[in-house]
Amino acid sequence: MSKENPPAGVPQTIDSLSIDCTIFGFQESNLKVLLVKHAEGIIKDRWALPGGWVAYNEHLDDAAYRLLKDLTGVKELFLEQLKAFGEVGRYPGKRVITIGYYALTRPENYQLIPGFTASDARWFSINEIKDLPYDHSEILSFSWQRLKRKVKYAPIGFNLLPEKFTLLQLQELYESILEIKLDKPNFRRKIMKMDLIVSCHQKQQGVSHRAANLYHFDKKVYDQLTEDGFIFEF
Amino acid sequence: MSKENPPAGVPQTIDSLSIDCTIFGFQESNLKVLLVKHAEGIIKDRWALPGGWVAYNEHLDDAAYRLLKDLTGVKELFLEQLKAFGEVGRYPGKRVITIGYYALTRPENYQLIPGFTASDARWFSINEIKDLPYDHSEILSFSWQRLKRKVKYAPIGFNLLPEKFTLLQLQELYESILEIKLDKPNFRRKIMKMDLIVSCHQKQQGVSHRAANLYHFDKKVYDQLTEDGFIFEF
DNA sequence: AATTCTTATAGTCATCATGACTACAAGTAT
DNA sequence: ATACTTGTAGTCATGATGACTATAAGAATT
Repeated sequence: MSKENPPAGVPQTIDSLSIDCTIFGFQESNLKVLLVKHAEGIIKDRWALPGGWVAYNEHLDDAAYRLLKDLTGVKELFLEQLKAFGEVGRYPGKRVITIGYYALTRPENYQLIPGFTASDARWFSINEIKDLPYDHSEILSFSWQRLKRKVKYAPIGFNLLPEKFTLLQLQELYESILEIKLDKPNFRRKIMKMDLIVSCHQKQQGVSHRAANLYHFDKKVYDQLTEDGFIFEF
Repeated sequence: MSKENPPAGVPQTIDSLSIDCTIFGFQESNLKVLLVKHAEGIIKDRWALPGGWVAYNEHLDDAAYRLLKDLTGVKELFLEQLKAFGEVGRYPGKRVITIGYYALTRPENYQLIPGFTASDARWFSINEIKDLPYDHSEILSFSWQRLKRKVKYAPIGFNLLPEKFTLLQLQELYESILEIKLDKPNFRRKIMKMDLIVSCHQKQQGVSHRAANLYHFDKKVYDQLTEDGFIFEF
């Protein structure tokens, strides 16, 4: 650190504030995370969580939204702050605090735009990710843990699945987030009793086996459950 | 704000970083929060959450511990970060980000030491608190919400109750945190089945009715449950 | 000394959710 | 025609839950 250390109890300037975000998606029955390859800076050419700097006059949430919009072009997504990560040595040579966020998206809804701050962007299966720079591994595992918890009291499938989905897709979403195996008939029974999802009266197309029924979320029940909270224990 | 607003995407200095902490305690069958009256500064003579400044070379958690130790003299307590509160206008004239924490304590274990940064310190029933300065009301309600959630998957009674306690005390703890009424026999049955608490083979003293048995937490089971997570739904 | 009050603690009972299954349906692939 | 895959319906024993009743053990009041 380049600064003296004045007595505690006195306001002190912090060099910079950044945002780092774990963006979750669900593709091919797997929980995915979006990583970017930085175009410049200290970790040029390494895969890392997408992030950026918070402007002096910018609300933290606004900064996070801005970064995500730059990267994905999507404005509508679930975004929530995790916490501040403030290890003293986490950033070389300066005191930089980063605010961790996580987001839930539907990858099929848009194209990635790596252009601006990143040279490349790609979805990774969460299990294949290792050795991220800075404290990004810590942020990622914190994100996943938060998601594991969130999934039990909020119907977050809404933010990760396509508009219309099968019960198996929903089940696999839970399975991949929670890293567990579920019984199919029991899962059906449980999920259907919540009245959260509604039949589209449509069948799956182009599968080489019996086509499953398609369902969509009931927005009203969804909002009600989100507000009241609910428990979804497996 | 006194600064220009440079283009986003460039690191920018933040004036200061502070800590604000909701300290929970449990007294007289009520959930309490410790507030301090500030001795100086912008909010002199107003009750507010205890807080202070983070030093340039100080880890966030260390800063929070330091503040709590100065105030309560206690080193052993449960402390967890909530999140960063970064509203642009939350602090007059400067850009100050505050990191919210919450702590769980046993009020009977120590004396408050308001001396250093605060002129006074006192426990308030959580329901009587209103109109806190800055965004402290938001931090407080966020803390409570976190506690409500935490209580369902971690045996946090350990950190709030005295060493030896009765089942009714434990029940009232849950009731006051969750703002619900519980059935006594059913609560007993449920809690006893978890094997989390163990009889001290001692009776309550000095009560004007049938004395209840005293219990203590089983540290081993407690640690196991804390690690594995558990669900405590009412 | 008897009664009343308060809280502790034991136990009952119907209902419901759950986990572990079996069975069969509806398609595609061979 | 039959094998294979996935979808969907239903059974059944077990255990948890919520709503109770009943009784115990004191202290306080009359």
